[in-house]
Amino acid sequence: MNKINKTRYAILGMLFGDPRTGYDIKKTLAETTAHFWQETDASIYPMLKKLVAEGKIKPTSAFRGKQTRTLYSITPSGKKEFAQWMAADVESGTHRHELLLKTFFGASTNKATIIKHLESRKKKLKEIQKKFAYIDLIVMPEIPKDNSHKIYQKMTLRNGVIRIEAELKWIDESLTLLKNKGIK
Amino acid sequence: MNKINKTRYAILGMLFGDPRTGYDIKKTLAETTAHFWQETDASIYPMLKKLVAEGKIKPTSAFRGKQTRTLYSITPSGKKEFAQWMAADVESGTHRHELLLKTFFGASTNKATIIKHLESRKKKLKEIQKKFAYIDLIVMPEIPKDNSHKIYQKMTLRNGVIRIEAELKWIDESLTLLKNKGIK
DNA sequence: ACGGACATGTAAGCAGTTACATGATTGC
DNA sequence: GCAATCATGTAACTGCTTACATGTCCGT
Repeated sequence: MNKINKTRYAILGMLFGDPRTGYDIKKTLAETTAHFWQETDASIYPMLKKLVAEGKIKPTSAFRGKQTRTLYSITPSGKKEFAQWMAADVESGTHRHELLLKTFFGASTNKATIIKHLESRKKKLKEIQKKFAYIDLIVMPEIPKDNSHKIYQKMTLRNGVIRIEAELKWIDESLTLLKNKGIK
Repeated sequence: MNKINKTRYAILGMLFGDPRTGYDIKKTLAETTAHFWQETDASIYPMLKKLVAEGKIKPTSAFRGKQTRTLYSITPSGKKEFAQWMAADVESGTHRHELLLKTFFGASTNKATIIKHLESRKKKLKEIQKKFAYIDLIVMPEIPKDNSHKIYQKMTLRNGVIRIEAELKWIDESLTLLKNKGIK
């Protein structure tokens, strides 16, 4: 089984609705999928070129303000490939969680180090949680039944909220355990 | 900031206590850290060579059954590097969650597809949950205060248990929402 | 005898990152 | 005038994976 570049699907998915510039894609991804999917400049621009060469997307020059920008739109061939990927089984992929690896090796250091890492992560999570809570409760408080993209977007946001809750729960449980005097 | 290979730390961590063969490392990692850290043969064996060349670990021939195996043990230099990594701040790293990306683009397909992916994931999670529950409740039921490695190992296991709970919660919430007749 | 675990590697290649580059426009 | 944002890329490198290879030991 060949491992294939998934950046292409992130791009095709972003272009499925409306044409956008590379910059638009990058920015929208950063604003909406950052907690579960990231792309860098260096992955987006070359992939755009590649997708054009493959006939999956089509560049069009258009005015944006005073300058001419390259807007990309998806072709029927691109739509087809995207649809196939959407229907295909989700590949599992590897994931590496450095905090957990350090925790796992906790006995090889002093427990203060692990506590430090856990508390640092807790602080960071609390910040993200605040941001998410704001979007969840203020920006997208109710489920807009008429806008299906918003439904799905909110769904992925809820995933972030729930995952953070869970990680905080684990951190608190772990901190309680570690701060127990009996444990060295 | 240079991105560095973390496989080295997984190996150094595994060797911190006792000497092991490459195979031991691979197997132990697969049995204990699989849910948050994976290594393949092709990452372990070359890294062992590299670490030997760097003087971080030392190979020793030893008998294991009838055959001579190469046991690796960590050197003071290796211990030092490992300790530095343990103390250093956890790097965030990227993570990509394909199921969430497909969910995010759900409006570009029919909702049956997303439901299929969610239910497939649910089934898989239920299986892992069963395995984890068994280890959590039967194999490692109580926290052994005298064995600090076990404490940390159980901690990472608990992380798996909690994360799965959370993901199942999200899936159920999402399925309920999608199966609501009002949504297309 | 045979299957499963033990045991150890190499080669090829794509993916994806960091660092490096550059320049215009808009709002304060 | 300056900073932030918009906008678009390349080069070099590393990481990591898949596929390929090979052989032994042990229990049944």
